[in-house]
Amino acid sequence: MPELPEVETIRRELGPQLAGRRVADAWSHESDKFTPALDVTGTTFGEVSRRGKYLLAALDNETELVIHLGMTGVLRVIEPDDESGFADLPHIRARWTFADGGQLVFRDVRRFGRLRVVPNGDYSTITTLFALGPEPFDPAFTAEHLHRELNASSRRIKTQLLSQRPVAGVGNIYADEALWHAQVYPAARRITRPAAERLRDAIEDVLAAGVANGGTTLRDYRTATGAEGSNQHHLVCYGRAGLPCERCAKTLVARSWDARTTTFCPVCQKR
DNA sequence: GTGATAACCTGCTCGC
DNA sequence: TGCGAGCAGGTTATCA
Repeated sequence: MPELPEVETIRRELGPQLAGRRVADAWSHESDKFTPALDVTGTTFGEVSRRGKYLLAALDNETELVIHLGMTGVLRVIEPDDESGFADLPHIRARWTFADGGQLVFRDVRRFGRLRVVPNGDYSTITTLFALGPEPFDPAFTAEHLHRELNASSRRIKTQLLSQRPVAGVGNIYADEALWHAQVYPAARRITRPAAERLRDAIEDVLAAGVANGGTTLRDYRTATGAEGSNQHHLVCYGRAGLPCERCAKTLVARSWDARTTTFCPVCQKR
């Protein structure tokens, strides 16, 4: 389930592999989610950047290939001498064949990923990307901003974090982790200024650690070279329901709010 | 306009 | 052993 650290890790590996390569041919799964892959034919890849959980691959015809990996999306560059067998696995949703014989392959088991080709910098047709909050490492992501955004709505704090509007790139794993570190009750509908300050710092910290550790591999996620991340060994809250809290030793619990499972400490993260 | 919920999608786990 | 139900979760669409 790629969140910001996973997407950033893929971006760093993929960028140098794609830059300057011309797409001679393209194939896609029949779903509308993936057929925009065909529009890349005949173009040459430029720089690969990232916004939140979206990968943005510049093309030389003043358009961009926008890639969202969904929950199970994996991107891999396959060179002509590659013997990994990745390109022959089931659930391949798009394939771009380069003029030099290499390939960029997009595999997505659950088909929650999606592809779009848009004019450079024009994300008006991609609702979530268009309304995305600031990057967590951007100076615009301040405690004041987070405090104002979270209190502008009566929805639960965690639900708002997952909406991508207060800050870009946070998913279920890093939301649980940040809320635990900040000692904020996930289902709260208001937040105090001191708690917003703790939460802002925690979000930045857990995402930075995730990037430094190459992402969190729980099941499907792999980097662009096929490696696993190591951040799963540093999680203190997500997926640890029934285990003792590392701060107070009480048992972490899991609850479902807004159709999302949330793990938290009922003692450290009081209402 | 806002918030809640369902749907999409497939593999895995668990209980019978 | 095999089957079915439930669950996982990011985004979008729909409804209240």
